Amino acid sequence: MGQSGVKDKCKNCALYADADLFCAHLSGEELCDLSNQSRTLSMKRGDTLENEALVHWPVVAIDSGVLSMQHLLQDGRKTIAALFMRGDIIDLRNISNRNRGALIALGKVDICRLAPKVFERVMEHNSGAQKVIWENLRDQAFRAMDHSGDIAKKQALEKLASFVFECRNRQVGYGEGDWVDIPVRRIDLAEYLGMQPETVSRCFKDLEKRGILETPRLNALKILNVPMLRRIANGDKDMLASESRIKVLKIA
Amino acid sequence: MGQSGVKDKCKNCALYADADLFCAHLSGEELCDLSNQSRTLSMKRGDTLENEALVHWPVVAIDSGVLSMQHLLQDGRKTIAALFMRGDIIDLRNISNRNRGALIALGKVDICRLAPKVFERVMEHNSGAQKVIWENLRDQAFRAMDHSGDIAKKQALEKLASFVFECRNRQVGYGEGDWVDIPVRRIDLAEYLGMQPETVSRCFKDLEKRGILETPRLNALKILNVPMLRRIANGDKDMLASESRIKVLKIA
DNA sequence: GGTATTTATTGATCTCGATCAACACGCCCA
DNA sequence: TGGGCGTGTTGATCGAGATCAATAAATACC
Repeated sequence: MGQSGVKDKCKNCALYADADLFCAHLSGEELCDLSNQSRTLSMKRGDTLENEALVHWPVVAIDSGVLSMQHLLQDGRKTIAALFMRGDIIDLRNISNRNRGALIALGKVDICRLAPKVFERVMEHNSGAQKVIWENLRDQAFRAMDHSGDIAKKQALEKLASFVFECRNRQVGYGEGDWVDIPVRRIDLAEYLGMQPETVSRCFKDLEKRGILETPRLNALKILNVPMLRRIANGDKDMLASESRIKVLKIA
Repeated sequence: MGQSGVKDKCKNCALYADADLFCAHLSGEELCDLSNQSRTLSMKRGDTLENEALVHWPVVAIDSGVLSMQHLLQDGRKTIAALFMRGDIIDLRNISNRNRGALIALGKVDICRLAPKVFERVMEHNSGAQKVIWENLRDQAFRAMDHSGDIAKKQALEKLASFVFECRNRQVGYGEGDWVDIPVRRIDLAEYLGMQPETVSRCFKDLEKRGILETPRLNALKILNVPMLRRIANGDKDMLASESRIKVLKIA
């Protein structure tokens, strides 16, 4: 059951094709097992993974697209608590429904619902694969903590700057390129950062006016001044209020 | 190397004494190895785990107390991105310094710096222990995501209500008791929730005025009306502004 | 146990971003 | 190709919570 035995549905899946990801670390037999007993699913914007489905299929791997974990407050306010992308594995086994957000697609998302039994077996016996999912879960944890830190005390402009870097870090062939994919709509971005779409719009405009970036399209932007954007993201107040600073200097 | 061979430093450690925690799942041999090669450390408020130390001891287990992960912005603003308590295991192996907060004690904290080699070996071979740390890391991840959701869109009063429940859920013998330990100072609480100490103070006072809880001491409080507090935590606007609602009714 | 320093509370004012409103644009589908 | 709806942008106003200032309480330290 070697390379040639790989199921069609797995051949083009990122989790198998990318050597850093989970399925690429499975033995032929494991892959075959997992493939046979797992279910791929293609979601479109707004589709939700329902609770009943998650009880039987609590382990979800993302092949492509952006899946969000959303928290809904009683009066309708919504927040996106986390974004899951290519390679992320969400393990909801034994997670109580209470206090867990809903998993909602923010666009076309291809996922694979991994058979829990096989997943568990692989975790126990395949230390290479184990390491991959462990790293992935750690990433998720630290990313969530970073995100908490970002939205807790940063101002709108700073949050947005941080988000641009988060996107850059997560995009596939990121390198040090100046083009950054924004894989979510403005409205989702606002919910993720805990602000209003109007404010997002105003902040992008502000950053453009300062010559720090360009937003020719909604789903991508070009950073013109990386160090400056970084300083803003890091909360350097001097950068923030250039105009008021000038005012102060004039008075002095 | 059975029960009787347990090192003194381990005997009273929560990680060994509590059957749910990591060291309780180790074989005699594993525990002996780990114990020999690990280092306990007692920290006091303000103590920081330095980067040099973390390079060689990147795995930290909490025996007691509260350890915080803090992010510092360039202009001095501080945020607490996560709180680690009894039983939590922080795995910083291969985490770049960049974009990782500092680990700072919020009071007296007893930790154990686990030998990475032994930790790794245990993770590979002991599936019971593996399950425990996997669960723990998942808790950390989902807790951080919940927290993101909380601070993104909730109002001050709602955040505080959520925090009270978070404390209740995490305290050792929690049950459904009405007394909740607040294991951090007001100022740390404020930094964790992304608000000012003044606002925390005002919100507690507000909750007391409404008869929802009592705060006879700074480090503990008594919930008088659990359902009401829960509704506030869940963002029920009706609960929030009772006075203005009455005003509206009068006008109508 | 008593002093010094940090932390918590209370009040007054101000500001950033939320909210409301109106419009423009893009995108999907008939 | 053209309507129709969801999304994004821009402007005007408002309010929750930040900030500033002063005092009280609690904790640390000798």
